[in-house]
Amino acid sequence: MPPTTLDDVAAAARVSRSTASRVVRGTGPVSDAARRAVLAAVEELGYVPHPGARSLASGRGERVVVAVGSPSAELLGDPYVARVVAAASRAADTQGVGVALRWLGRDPRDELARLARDPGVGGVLLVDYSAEVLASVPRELVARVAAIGPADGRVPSYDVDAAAGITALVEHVLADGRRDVVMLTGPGWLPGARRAVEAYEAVVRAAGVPRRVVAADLTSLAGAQAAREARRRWPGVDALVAMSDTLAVGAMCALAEDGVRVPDDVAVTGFDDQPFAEHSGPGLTTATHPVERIAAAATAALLDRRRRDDQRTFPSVVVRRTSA
Amino acid sequence: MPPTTLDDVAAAARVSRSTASRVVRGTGPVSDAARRAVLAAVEELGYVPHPGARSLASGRGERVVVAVGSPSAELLGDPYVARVVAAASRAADTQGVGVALRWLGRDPRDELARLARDPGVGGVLLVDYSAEVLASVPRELVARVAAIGPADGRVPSYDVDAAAGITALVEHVLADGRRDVVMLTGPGWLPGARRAVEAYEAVVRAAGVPRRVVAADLTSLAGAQAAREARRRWPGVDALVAMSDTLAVGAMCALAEDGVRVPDDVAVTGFDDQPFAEHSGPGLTTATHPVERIAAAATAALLDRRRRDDQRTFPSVVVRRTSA
DNA sequence: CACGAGTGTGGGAACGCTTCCACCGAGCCC
DNA sequence: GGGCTCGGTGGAAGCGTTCCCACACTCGTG
Repeated sequence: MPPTTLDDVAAAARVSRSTASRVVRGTGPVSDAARRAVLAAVEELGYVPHPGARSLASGRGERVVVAVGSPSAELLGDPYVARVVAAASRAADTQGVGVALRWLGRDPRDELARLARDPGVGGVLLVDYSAEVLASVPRELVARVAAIGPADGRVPSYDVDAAAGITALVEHVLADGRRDVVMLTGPGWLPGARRAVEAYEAVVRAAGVPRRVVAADLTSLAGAQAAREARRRWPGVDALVAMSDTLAVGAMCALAEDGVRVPDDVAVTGFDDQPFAEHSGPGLTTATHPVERIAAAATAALLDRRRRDDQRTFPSVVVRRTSA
Repeated sequence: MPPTTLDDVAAAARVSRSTASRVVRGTGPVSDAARRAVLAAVEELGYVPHPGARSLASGRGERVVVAVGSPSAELLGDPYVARVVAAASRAADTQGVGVALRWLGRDPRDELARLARDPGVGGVLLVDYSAEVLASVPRELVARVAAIGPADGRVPSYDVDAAAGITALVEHVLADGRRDVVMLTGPGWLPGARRAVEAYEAVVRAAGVPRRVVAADLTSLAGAQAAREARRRWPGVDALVAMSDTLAVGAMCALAEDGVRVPDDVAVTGFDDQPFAEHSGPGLTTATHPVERIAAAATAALLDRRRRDDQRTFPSVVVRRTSA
């Protein structure tokens, strides 16, 4: 059985192809009755627009670009980014659309402008970006962009409720009797890093324990170094709250090297609930980050401009293992 | 200036569109003169076929699927896979083609059959597969598949010369005076793992030192466990040759935890020359793995069926740092 | 020297969609 | 009430390919 075309839909809804097209794209004036009829037909026939035909007729493309906005290309290989790519790819697949993975490079403004001009780009998923990157999204591109992470209101944002996760984690170690809690955060350019710190600060302030923060790149190596720095600066530290599992695993490795027991001497928590968190030396206590759901929602919104919410937050829950 | 179309090419080459199409696709009978003229015109005008039009007319799609064939989905987040995706994406980009990332799942035969049927896939890049996966590529799909790694002759293979790299690495540690060299290899299902062991075996046999092999999954955690197992079984071990940087980094972490000095007590080498190898505690001595070039070549061959070599091997050279 | 069997070539109809244009009625103003 | 505009609609022309078919040729063959 050949796949359903727009003509099939139009026929089923008893309207012209033009009207059906207008409804599907969500543009132009259409009466309510017609819209309902077409939508019903789409649903019933399981119509999916042919991306090739679409791009041919419109001159525009459909590809979803996962754009990594970090200053270095290293994060291209990050498991977090890989999860985003995999989820975006799966979501795009249902529409017959492909994905591209791109690093915005040293000059994000330039690359974004190029993306805006490229007619082959149907949507851009922004990952690991700085506030500057966010601000330099060209106006023409805003309608085709979704940020995976916190945004500024101009660009639609799909994000985990990291504040809730971090808060719960910090409260968890405090409840455990820890009093010298160091936050291992990400690099300064990452909005998510600042936000994690804020959540942390609110909790420690309320609890009346000191505020201690170390920033590090989002690699396990940097996590190891950060853990050492933390212990050097505050020898009494009894808990490490990291903003990512990668950081936390690196920290645990360094602690082990230095003969510090986890969680007996120092509790460690991560964030993201990556697959490897479960299998790390002492199972890593962390908070979930439904990357797949987030990326899938963002991709779906990008591909179907009819319904795009400008902001969505996804819950994060604590996963308790043995490291804290 | 509007992009060049096949008609432009045909006009420039003074042939019909049909003939130009035949040349570009590399099918059907065409005279040498016509072929040369068309190819010249393509070159001069910088013609790139419109993927949308192509997929519309042919009913087939163009997407390149990066298919991960590992028994667990974990390797989807592997930096190695990420590099493949990034390179494939870049290569596909030049043709206006998108990429999809897919795990073949618990039942690869099934998923491969689905890919073969899916008219939307233009090519499949196989990564991290077992011999069984390779064998279960349906005949119809073989023409659209390229394996990144060793293959069986049925499926075209684009691979690093791992034997040369491993050999050079083992010889390097032997030249350094090490006599108790343990190979940390990958899981048994991975053809590359067997091949690495064979290269290792040839060298140790020739050198008259004992053969010692530990297999592990390709994660840093598994690397750590493997290193511990190696030291338990052979307390005199003075060198660890790992088949991947990830494994090696994990091993170094475990050694440090256990108070073993690298490279003084035990030399460690990796394979892949991942970005993080340079920055690991003691800089990791490793061998290059030009993943980007390999993936790019494979993708290009997939997208342009005119010139597809059935087998290509890329050189690997030792990068000497401090760990060995 | 007519005959099929190749080879090389061009014409033209799809492919499924977007988009421009023309149309029709209903409401509004002067 | 004749002109508007304006929401709503359908018709039809492409978009750049592929692919099928028909048409020339040029051979070897009977």
